[in-house]
Amino acid sequence: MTDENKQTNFIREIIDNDLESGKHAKIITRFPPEPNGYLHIGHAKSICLNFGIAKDYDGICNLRFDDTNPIKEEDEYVNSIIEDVKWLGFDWEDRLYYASDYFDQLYEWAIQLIKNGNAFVCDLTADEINEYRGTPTKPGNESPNRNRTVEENLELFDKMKNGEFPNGAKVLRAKIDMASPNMNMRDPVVYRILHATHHRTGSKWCIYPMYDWAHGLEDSLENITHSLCTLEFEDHRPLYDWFIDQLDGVYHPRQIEFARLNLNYTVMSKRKLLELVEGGLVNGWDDPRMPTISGLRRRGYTPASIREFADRVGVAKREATSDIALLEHCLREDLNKRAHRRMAVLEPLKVIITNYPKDQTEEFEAVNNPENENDGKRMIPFSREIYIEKSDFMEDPPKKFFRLGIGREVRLKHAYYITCNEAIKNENGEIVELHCSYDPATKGGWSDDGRKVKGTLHWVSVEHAVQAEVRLYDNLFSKENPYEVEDGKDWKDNLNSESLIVNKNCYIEPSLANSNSEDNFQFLRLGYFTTDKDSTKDKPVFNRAVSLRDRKK
RNA sequence: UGGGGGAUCGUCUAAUGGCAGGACAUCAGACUCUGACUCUGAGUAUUGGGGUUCGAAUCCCUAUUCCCCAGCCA
Repeated sequence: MTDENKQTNFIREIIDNDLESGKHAKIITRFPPEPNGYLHIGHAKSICLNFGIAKDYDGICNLRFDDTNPIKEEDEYVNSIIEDVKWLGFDWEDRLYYASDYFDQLYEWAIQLIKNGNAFVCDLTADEINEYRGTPTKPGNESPNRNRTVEENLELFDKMKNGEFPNGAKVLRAKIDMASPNMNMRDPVVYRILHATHHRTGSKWCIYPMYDWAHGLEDSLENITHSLCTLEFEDHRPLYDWFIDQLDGVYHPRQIEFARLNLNYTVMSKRKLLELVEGGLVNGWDDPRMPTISGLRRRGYTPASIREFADRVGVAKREATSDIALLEHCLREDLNKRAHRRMAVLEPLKVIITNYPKDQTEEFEAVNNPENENDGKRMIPFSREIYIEKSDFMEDPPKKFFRLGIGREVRLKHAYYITCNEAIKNENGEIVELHCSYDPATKGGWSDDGRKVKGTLHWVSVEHAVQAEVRLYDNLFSKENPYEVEDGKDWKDNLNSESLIVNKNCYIEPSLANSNSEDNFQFLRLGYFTTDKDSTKDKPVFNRAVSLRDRKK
């Protein structure tokens, strides 16, 4: 059943067994985000896991919003999540569900729980419940209301539902065991009073179910076979199971926990990311430095690269921090196959080809993608004055420098061989212009006489180039582990001050002027770039998603 | 000093009592109209200590160490 070249993991093994034993005939999973923030790469791991398993096992995966807390949840987040999951390439067909769709059923079951003597209405305040709960090493005390009659509980719960009590006045609690070593089992809250407007049910309800009560039952209603969640819910599993077991004839899914994704040089919690956004430390949720799906997307990451990354990091129970270099590798791997090559100069240095006729223009043919002939060719204009990269010239270069120097010959990609004769400097001694000569016999960038040239440079024609803004990105944090701080310092002090470099004086080849937002390109020798949403015809803007591997010494 | 889970190359991840393997990263080389890609090669790991066994990453004992749990958040 499992694809052979796909990495297996302990969850897939469980599924294999369940299929083999006949426990399940069809696998059903779900991705259950709370719409209280934007999705990040950590969620992508979960999305790829759940949807990936459904796909590989010929099952289905639902998208379900776990919207049980109206205070934190908003439609804006619902929309962004839908968009992100879709963009990642997954399809839930008509199975878009909301926990709030089940509020009536959940309420009915709560009544059943009360009738069975397994729940009671508690008058304790939040603080009192806290005190009564005890500590991990000391058992808690039972609520004075724990032994109310079923009738009284039913009546009180009905009044809670009818809005007869203010927020916090009462809660419905499960009656389990105040001495349990598992804190989650110490009479957990099932319903709380919240006079709040819910993004979908409006003011219909003023009591809302808690996660532990709701989640397993949501899974049950959807016939989820394997409910996958992260490690911190391991302690909740006994409660997940307990709730379902109290109800008659309710299907019992299996919760399985796996380790969440961590990435070095970034932070991954919604709260921390929100702090960065609200503190203006980044430019919104889709800032290309953010590990959010929308940030990665704007940065120039492709859905395929993120899916591949999710596959490669694997799934296990051990807590781990993956190397962001693997993510970058997956992007390069994807884009190397697909991205069209273009030429752009980030830090221009003017070159005058002194023996090239003034007012002459030629066009050279260039392949769009050497990895795929079908991607065709384009024409690139060439003239007497061109820009090359400042860093491609050294006045006094070391031997291993394969680029331009006085008296050295290099190839201009697709064009000619040129030799540098002179470097012109300004009064500060800075090189402002190069005078070179070209060899007409090397037209197209090739010589028949077998002479070899050490380096090949990218370039653009001064006359034809389009000025553009290019944004270069680096890790958001300068420390592998941003939380590693000296005394008195904060994780935000580890923000990388050079994570964004804006270069407005770049020149791009003319064919690039008409690109669309999120088009991916390889700028020759520089990296993979994408057109930013800020880009206009007059002022093109590109983001560098990732540089090319650079093995020069 | 409660409960629940972990610990394998630098990083992630395999192994299900039988040769510790793969990927990324790193280094070295080949190739190259991108110092890219591709190819070849190299080094690097079972947390410690005991035990069972012909044989242990795997089973047992013990120690160490890390993570999670005291929201009317999810």
